[in-house]
Amino acid sequence: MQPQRYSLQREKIYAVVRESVEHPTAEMVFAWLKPEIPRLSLGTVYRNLHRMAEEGRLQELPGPIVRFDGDTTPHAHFTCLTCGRVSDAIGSYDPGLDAAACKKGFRAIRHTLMFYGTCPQCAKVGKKDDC
Amino acid sequence: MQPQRYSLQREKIYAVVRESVEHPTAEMVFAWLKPEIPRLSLGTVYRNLHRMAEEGRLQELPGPIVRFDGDTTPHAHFTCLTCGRVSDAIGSYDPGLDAAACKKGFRAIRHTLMFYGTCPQCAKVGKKDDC
DNA sequence: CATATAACTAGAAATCATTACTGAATAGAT
DNA sequence: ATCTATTCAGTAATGATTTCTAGTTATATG
Repeated sequence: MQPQRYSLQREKIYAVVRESVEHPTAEMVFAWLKPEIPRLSLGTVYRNLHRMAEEGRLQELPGPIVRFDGDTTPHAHFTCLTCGRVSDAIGSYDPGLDAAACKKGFRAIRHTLMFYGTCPQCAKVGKKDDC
Repeated sequence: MQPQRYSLQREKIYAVVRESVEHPTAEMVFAWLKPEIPRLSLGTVYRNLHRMAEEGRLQELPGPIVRFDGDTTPHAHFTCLTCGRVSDAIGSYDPGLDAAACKKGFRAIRHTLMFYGTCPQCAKVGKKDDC
């Protein structure tokens, strides 16, 4: 890993992801910080998010659009098929699963568990597709 | 769902995914079928794969590049971090998890479980990054 | 403090997977 | 055989992400 220098952008990006509960995308982080740092560039957001994920400072959630989680402890996630929001899933994550998946020469070191369904907000509004 | 007409392309695409164990991407399916159907178009592959996934005839594996699985029974998958191959993961899939994740208003209807690590082929070659 | 230098940035262009569009081809009904 | 809606090939458009380049800036050192 490269030597590291302080960067205001990086720390602001980290803070935003860390404090958010929304598992934001790079675009979301950019939109939130742009007013505060008007010269901020989207490329900078992508670069730093990805870098902090590599360093283990953030968690990267795979998907068609990558999302980031400031909580790096392994846990399950929930994607609402109606509104697209990503939340933490309660319980349901078994850290022992990696060991269980090590069979026939496979060596699992981590896993992602993503549930799909309806979030509380969307369940309330019933058939409506807004939230 | 729309009325359905027979299409040679669709059936060939289905057969290729069904018979393959590689959880192919759209590009892979296209490359395999192109010699056999020279006029085949990549858009056709995407359209039919996605359509069959909606119909429940194929399973779509989320990720930065979408992969397809001819086995529609719920099961876990394994991504090799070295070679990128996607395989079926043995055991480790608990269908009861969806019910367990239904808490605080969340309604889970399905989930994906993806392990990451080293596949048997890559484990053998040790440090080499080819397979 | 001054300055050197490697790390960092903004902005824009390039890339890659995927989707949308358009006119031609074709399955299947009459 | 003819008609018509579905499907197709080919191409252009899109959207997320990466890369590139020249300019900034943190920080080590004199």
